[in-house]
Amino acid sequence: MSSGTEIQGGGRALTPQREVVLRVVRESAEHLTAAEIYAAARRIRPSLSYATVYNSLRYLKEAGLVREITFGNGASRYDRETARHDHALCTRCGALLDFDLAETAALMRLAARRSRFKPESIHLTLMGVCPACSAAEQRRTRRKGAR
Amino acid sequence: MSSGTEIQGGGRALTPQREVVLRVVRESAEHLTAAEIYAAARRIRPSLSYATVYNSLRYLKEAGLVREITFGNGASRYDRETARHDHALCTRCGALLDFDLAETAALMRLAARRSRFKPESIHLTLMGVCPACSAAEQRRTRRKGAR
DNA sequence: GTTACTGCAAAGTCTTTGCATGCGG
DNA sequence: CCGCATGCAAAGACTTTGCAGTAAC
Repeated sequence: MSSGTEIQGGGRALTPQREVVLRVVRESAEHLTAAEIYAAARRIRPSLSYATVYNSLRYLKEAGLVREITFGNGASRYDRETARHDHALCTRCGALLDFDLAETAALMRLAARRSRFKPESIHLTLMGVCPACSAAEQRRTRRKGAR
Repeated sequence: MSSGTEIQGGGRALTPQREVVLRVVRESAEHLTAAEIYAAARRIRPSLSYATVYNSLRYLKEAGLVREITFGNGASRYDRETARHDHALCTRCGALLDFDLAETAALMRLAARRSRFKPESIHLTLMGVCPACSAAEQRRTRRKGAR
């Protein structure tokens, strides 16, 4: 092998457009939505179309270079981290945090046995209140409590 | 308390429409989509509108009488089982199975500590191949293998 | 020359919303 | 009467697709 970001198959692999999309996802610490990726990518390559962003994301996803995360019915977000990991989602502000529990991976076998499914992957999501929102709420409560 | 399915608040609680929607969700062993619920509910009450189905589902969800499940960017499905439980989703046919691992609940505390989120709920989903699809694939492979 | 990606616009899927109507308290 | 839910249609958010043009192999 050669570059580490090479894919085979009939296609043209990493076209300039796909590289821009990949770069945007990789250079962001956040988990961007397609719309955000589109905006950022257009700053680099103004001719880029929405369709190409979606096509590129689908391609990159299938090539294992990015990961798609979906919650609720909102927009998908895209994650540069493709290794298995868990997520915490703030029910107040929507903040999304990556973390990893070794125990989750262990649960996959248990879950497979219980469900009789042939396991492929396992996803754990904690819904809760992030530290920032938690602090903000305590401040509010304290103020209210003083009335 | 009285009937067990009573909610307070300004509103009119369980209107006939909401009861039909609830009944459809409760009487199905499957995890129906809004469209399926709409179709089934209309058979009982033909005047029901799509908007009312969605409004009712939102209401029932907030009242804790049904649970919404979302995967990917497809349609939400609705679950009569509101207690915490895990899901297995077939990547071939989309079949959705409920099961419950006590270990998942235990993971919530670990996840909360790691993420520093105030925990509210935890969701575990196993992606894999359901028994039916698994069997179908083995049949196909065996045939192919014999060529 | 064939294959496949791009870019545009249009269509598609799922969900929510504005508004007039009408029932229930 | 007033408030809220209903029902209709229209709009909204997000994603996919059809098609012509073009670049890669």
